[in-house]
Amino acid sequence: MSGVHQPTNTLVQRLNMLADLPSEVDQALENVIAQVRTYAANQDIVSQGDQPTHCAVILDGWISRNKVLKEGKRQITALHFAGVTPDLQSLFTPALDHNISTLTEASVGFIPHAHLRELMERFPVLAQIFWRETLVDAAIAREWEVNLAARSSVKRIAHIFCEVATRLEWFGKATREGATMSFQWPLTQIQLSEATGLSVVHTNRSLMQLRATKLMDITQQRVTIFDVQKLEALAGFNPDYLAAEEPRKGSRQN
Amino acid sequence: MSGVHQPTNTLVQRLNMLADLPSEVDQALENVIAQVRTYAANQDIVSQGDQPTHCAVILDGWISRNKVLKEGKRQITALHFAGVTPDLQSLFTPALDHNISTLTEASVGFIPHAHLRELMERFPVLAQIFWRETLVDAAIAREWEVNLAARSSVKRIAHIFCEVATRLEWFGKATREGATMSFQWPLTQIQLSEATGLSVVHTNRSLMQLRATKLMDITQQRVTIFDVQKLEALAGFNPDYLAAEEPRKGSRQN
DNA sequence: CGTCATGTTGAGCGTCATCAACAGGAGTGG
DNA sequence: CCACTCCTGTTGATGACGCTCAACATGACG
Repeated sequence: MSGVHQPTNTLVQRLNMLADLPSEVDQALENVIAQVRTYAANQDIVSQGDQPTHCAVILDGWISRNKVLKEGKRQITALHFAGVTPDLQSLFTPALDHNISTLTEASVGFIPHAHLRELMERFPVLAQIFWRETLVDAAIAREWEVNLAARSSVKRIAHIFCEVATRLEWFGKATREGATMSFQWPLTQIQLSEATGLSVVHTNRSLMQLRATKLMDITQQRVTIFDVQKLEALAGFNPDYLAAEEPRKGSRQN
Repeated sequence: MSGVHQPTNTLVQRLNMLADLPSEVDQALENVIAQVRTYAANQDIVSQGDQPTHCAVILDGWISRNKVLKEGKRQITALHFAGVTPDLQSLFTPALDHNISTLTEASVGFIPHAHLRELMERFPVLAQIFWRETLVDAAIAREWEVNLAARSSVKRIAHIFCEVATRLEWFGKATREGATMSFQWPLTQIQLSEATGLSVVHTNRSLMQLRATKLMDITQQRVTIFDVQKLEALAGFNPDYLAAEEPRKGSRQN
């Protein structure tokens, strides 16, 4: 395979984490990304109502899926990281029902629908993996429903940290040492409040309560969880719902 | 085609609402349902942790997708009606992360995974439609996230009625006359509270507030919306997110 | 006639939202 | 370099919304 910094690589790596792609598929994917664009934080990549002709692939940065209510309130419904294709549904539906936006500076690739369709027809296994991608999304969305509806503010926030820690570790972007985990956390409290459905002020206070438990802390855009097990217990976190995203043993990672 | 009361028919009808299936696919589906089972209300069809060997097809009744927290609280994350295959993900993931349960008495068919896989291999268009089914689910889940996180109790409840009214009308199970819509509503307030993430008592009070607006009423297990537009405005309901489920023009319906 | 499930109502309290103010750091222009 | 602005995080005060506990009403069913 060619250099690590080629955009396609991020995609191929991610797909190979989910399933073992035949090398001919890897090769066929070499040039799918027709265009790469970079964004500042808080920019829309695709917006509610758009009728995209390309699918986006996240190459770098944190991305949110979100909806904006009439009153202007924004609700983040999912977080996405590098390697993910968040708008596969645009292949099937006429207009998008939500926004996909950057949370941080980000780099995004674009695959023409026609090209993707053709590839999936040629390699049904590819269609299956992309299907599975959407199932991962759906499983996470369901857990978020529970999180938003049924957990107190502190647990709700803790749960997001547990989920992100788990997923980032799979991407090779969180470190674990004994009971401690640690990872970059570029979100502002405003963004976090949009994800938790809490007011900014209350998010701030809950976050401080969470810090007071000594189970975790945020400093300098970095989350440190001091006792993963205890935090997971506090949050009521059960990683089963992420199973479809868990990398296969022996899959290539960073 | 054979009699309306054959189980497969419910499935085929539903799939044909989403896309135009070649008749050979219709025929291939004739005998996919290996088994039909009936359930009382509030029974689990498949449970958290199960490793199903069949996919369920709802033939009749109201079904919920739900998760139960450690503390025993149940959160309903989706409602499903006849024709739908709610656990396609079991084709890909080892163990289920949530329950699929009956809300009312229900009749459910089961398709062996192996058979379904073989059919999808033979007819890629079938795989595509099922993929699209999961995308519909995901779109609805996202809107529920917003509903649960960002709307007040009255709006939250109103929004569910608006969604159900729209979807049931597509299934031919809601009637519309001028500004008025009406449909069967078999859920108890307890079940509704599990879907809205509110306490039973507060669900009751919000429901009465909603009735006080004169925009809708529930009597005898039947919802009547007196002014659909106004209720939709109150709820902040925008049906765009349901687009992927909207029947094609000229699709066969009841 | 009693039991059980569901719906309704009251009272009191806790969680979370809102409004407001201020502190600190980053960036900008004078 | 300082003054200014903007963004983010923090804290206080107050009130609204929703929860909990409790009681009672109603209808279905035995």
